[in-house]
Amino acid sequence: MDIDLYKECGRIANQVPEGMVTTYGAIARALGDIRARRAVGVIMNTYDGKRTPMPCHRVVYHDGSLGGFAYGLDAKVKRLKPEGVSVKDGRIAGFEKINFSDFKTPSPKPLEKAREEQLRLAGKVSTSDVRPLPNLTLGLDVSYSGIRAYGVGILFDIGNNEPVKTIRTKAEVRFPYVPTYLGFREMPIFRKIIAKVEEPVVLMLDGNGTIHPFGLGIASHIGVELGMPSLGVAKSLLCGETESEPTRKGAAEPVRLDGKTIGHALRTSERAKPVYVSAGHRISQDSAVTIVGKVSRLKVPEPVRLAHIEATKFRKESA
DNA sequence: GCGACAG
DNA sequence: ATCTTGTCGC
Ligand SMILES: [Mg+2]
Repeated sequence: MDIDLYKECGRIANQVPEGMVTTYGAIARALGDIRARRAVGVIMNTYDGKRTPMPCHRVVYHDGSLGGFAYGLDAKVKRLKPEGVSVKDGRIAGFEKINFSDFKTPSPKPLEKAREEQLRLAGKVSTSDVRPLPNLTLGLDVSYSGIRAYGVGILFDIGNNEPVKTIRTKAEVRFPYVPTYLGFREMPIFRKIIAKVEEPVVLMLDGNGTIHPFGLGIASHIGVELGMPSLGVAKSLLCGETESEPTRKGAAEPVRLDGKTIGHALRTSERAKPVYVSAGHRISQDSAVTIVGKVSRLKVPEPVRLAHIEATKFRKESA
C-alpha cells in the first residue's frame, strides 16, 4: 500500500503535549529517518487541518529558534503563549526542558519499513538485457502543486527517434520528496500512466536506477515492482563519484561507489554538464547508456525532456 | 567547522 | 520540485 506520510506525521506530532515543543528532526527520526527533516517542514507547511490535524506551531528548529509558520511567526508565538510556552529573542524559553522527543512509534517505523522494502526489492534487480529489448521507450515525469501531481508519459520510438503518443494523469501525492525515497513518492502516479500502455517499452525515469545508496533508485524500484525493463537519467549525482568528467559528446565515465560501477556520467551535449545514467531493471548498463545516447539532442534525453515540458504545461493549464 | 543528498 | 527577470550566447 502507498505510504501516507502526512498521516504518519500526524500520528507523531499529535503526541507533543501542550506546554512542550519538538523539532523537525525529532519527528523525522520518529518517522524512521533523519533525512526526512525537511519533508517534515513541507508537511507542516501544507497539511490539511481538517483531514490530518496536527499542532504544527509546536514544531521548531533544533537550536530552539522558531522555524517557520504559514501565518507568520507572530501567529506561532501567539499560539504557543496560552499553552505556557514563551519566546525570548526568537528562541523558545527553557527549550531544553520542554523539548519533547519521547514519541511512541510502531516497529518498524514507517520509513524503516520503506527501507526494508527497498532492500528486499534491490535484491531482485537484474542488470541483464531482456530479449528482445523493446524499440519503444516511455519517458516519465511529473510536475507538482502541493499534493496535486500532474504526470506525463511520452511514448517514444527509439529507432525513428520520434514521439509516438502522450499520456497524462493527475493524482494526489501524500509522500513529499525525501532523498533516497523518491520511488515511494512517484511510483503511484507512474503506475497509472504505465497501465495505459499496451506496447512493450523500456521505462525512462527522471532519476536514478542503480545509482542509489541502497541499490534501488526510482527506475529500479518501478522496474522491479512492475517487472519491466527500466533505466534512470539524473541531472545531478545522488551518490558515488566519477574520476573525471566526460568531455566529448557521447563519452561516458563510470560512476563508482564502494569500488563498484553503479552507472555512468554521459555527455549528451557539448555545452552542458553530463547526465547520470544507470540501469533500472532487466537492462544492462551498456544498453541503458546506448539508448540514452540515441535519443539525446540536448542535455536531457528527448523522452524525459518532453515529459517534463508536458507535465509543467499540464499543471499550469489545470490551475 | 565543513560539506551536503535524484526530484 | 517550485518561485521569477533579465541576460548572455549560439
Ligand atoms: Mg521529475
